[in-house]
Amino acid sequence: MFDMDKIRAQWAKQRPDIDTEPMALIGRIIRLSAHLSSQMSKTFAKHGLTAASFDVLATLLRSGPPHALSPNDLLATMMVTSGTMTNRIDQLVKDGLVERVQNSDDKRSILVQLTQKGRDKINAAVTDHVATQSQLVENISDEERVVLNEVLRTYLTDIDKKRSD
Amino acid sequence: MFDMDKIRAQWAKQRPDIDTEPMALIGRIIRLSAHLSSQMSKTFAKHGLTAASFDVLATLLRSGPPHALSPNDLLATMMVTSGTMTNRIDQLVKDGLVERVQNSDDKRSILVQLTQKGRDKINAAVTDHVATQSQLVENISDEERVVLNEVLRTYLTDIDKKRSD
DNA sequence: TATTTTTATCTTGACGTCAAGATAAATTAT
DNA sequence: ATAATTTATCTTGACGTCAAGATAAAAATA
Repeated sequence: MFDMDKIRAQWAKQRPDIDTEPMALIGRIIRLSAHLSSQMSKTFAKHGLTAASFDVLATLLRSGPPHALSPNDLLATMMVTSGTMTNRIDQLVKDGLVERVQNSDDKRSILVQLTQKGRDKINAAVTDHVATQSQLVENISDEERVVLNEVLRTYLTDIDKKRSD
Repeated sequence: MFDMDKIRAQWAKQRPDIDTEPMALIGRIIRLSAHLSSQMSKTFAKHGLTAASFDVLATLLRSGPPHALSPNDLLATMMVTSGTMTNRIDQLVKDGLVERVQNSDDKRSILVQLTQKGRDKINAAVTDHVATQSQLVENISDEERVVLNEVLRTYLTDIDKKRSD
């Protein structure tokens, strides 16, 4: 169980000098994020996917035909390292969902392209995924969503301005 | 770069059938969570700690004297598996920050107790950590914080009611 | 008391991630 | 043109996590 109010009460006793209000806000955001990720993973698993593999396939799908991007493009939009990207692609190739094709324009580079099997799978998974996401936010009122979205968008825009993660 | 509006525009073209409003909200929460975790990790690293080791030490500290809890207590409050907890404790023992002590009441069980070195380290780290957290939320107005906290608290309470993660 | 079930911890093997570095190709500067 | 630098991808080794299962002790049941 996650009880932020109890955690704050404990800190108040052991370290009365610290202000735990920021901790409460941040703790709840991280906890919520973990919950959402965990729930969404169940949908991915139904399709034999992980969050990692879903992300790659979905990025390729939404990039539009010919559903092919370089590893560098992919890791830039997903903010993972090149090693992580190589692993993800290896896994997807093994499963026959993408293939590495030559890029004749730049021989350093390759393109990762959805196979027909990969395209069918990600199309079906995305349909399920957005349904799951709808359920996950259905208890948040329209008003709350507007506020939440606005706060988050502003915050994230500020982050990007300051560069670096 | 993380640009949810661009992502939504791509989906609108490739999959006009799906409603990406929930995706935008959830995506931003997860992105924000990752950012906060990443920033806080920098503070932990200054003290030679990871988020994982900080969590264990902080839980022991805020539990109050004698700063000793069983692995089972620890993994319950942190929602990790027993294997993860064993690893975390092993690492902290190696660093001399906690020690495993016998529990004569129940020989199946042990207690994980802060050493003096561990207590000093986590007290210093917590001081730094709350300062970092303050900075991370300083751009959110008081009003926004109130709304945010209320939405999050309600949401998380609902989750707990429904049991399971 | 003896047996079964539950509880607490640790072990093992797999996975996803990262940082640092290797390799090869393209670009820039000399 | 040649050399130096940058760029793109992959490799390696370490870490943290989990699921499943092993072990040992305690609690419940017969």
